Amino acid sequence: MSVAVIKYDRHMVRWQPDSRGRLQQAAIELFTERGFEQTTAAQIAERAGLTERTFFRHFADKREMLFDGSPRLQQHFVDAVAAAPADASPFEAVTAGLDAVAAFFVELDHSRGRQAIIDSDASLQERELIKMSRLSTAIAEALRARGVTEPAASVLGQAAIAVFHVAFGQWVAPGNTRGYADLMHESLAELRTITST
Amino acid sequence: MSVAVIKYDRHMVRWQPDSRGRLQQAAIELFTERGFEQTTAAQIAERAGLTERTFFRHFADKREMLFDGSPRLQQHFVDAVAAAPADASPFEAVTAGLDAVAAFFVELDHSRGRQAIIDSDASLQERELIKMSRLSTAIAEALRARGVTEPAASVLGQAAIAVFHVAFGQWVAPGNTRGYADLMHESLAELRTITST
DNA sequence: CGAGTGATGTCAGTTGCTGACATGACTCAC
DNA sequence: GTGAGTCATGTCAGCAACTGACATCACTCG
Repeated sequence: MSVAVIKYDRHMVRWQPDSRGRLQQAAIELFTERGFEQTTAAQIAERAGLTERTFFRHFADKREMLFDGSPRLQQHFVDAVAAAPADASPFEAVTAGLDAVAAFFVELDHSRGRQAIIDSDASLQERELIKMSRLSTAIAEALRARGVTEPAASVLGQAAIAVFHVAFGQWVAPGNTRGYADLMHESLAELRTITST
Repeated sequence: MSVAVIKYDRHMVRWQPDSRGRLQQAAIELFTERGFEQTTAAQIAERAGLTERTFFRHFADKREMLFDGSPRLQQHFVDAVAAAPADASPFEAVTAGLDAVAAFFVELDHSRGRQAIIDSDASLQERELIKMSRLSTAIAEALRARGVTEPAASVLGQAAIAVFHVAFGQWVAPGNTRGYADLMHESLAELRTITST
């Protein structure tokens, strides 16, 4: 009786590739199936063929899985603010940032699924808010680098994410057919109008 | 040898009064002494002469202790927005709210101590942000009640808390000598100026 | 070929938080 | 007054989110 031998495609690989991606995939599935609170880190790890301990080596905490794109988005925004023409006003620079970020919002279904999960759990909303807050801080810093002084830089940074947040919320709302850029410019115009009276 | 008798003032009381207040007091002390993360719910309860379980009956979680005043602040703000003259612009109504809230910010030392604790811990900052977010939602609702439409109401609500947050941060900053109302009006003016270019 | 290296596993422990049940002074209707 | 609640608290058991310490072992590189 011979010993059973498991054959792999061509090479025996120690670990399946992309643990991080597998964990995220498993998490999205489980969060959608049974809810964020109701799924355990161990369950996610198990579905990804890993251990709970490994889960926490890839993600600082359970919430953090859903905010992977955050640093890239922030970088994009800040770069656009910095890249605005030297003679552009602070408001125009920030508008450029808000426009640049439109590239991230095309796959509506994916964004909707993610947002539905976040909207279902208060602790995820907290996490989302702190990401927004960091973004606003980064924008303010980019503005200061353009010579904008305080408190204008901070206020404008926060106003920018307010516009972003409102527009994103509308974009993702059920039944919406308009694009992010469209909605964003509308909110921006509203801000401009309403603060001048 | 007689049995020791503990004498109370006049009446034997089953429980010391104001458990909630005692817990808050103990918490502030401990957070300041050893840091938020480093103090345990059980330690707070013990200093207050209570049990950990009782702690969690008074506060939904450890973070929540520091945000007791939040509902009152929000109510004050919203009431002021609602009470603004019918012919006041949305911007003026929100300004009234920002002014009304000045009454909460007089004891600088207390606010500074509290803010130092919050600034030392990311999860507390998350909690602070969600309180701000709820406030902005409430403001937007008050504006809608005045006939302001979306997305203007939401954007203005968030812009208002941006101004509030920046001004509060400056007020509490070390070395500051100016009053909240003063700083807040400055930020408000900056917002107005900068969004009009 | 031998010494790392790095992603993973194993295990034990702490802390935040929850549900179920017990206790006993206080209150109020009768 | 007394008996039936009520209400703030205590006790206990347990789960899930993390964390630190140490082991493993394919792979890499000199």
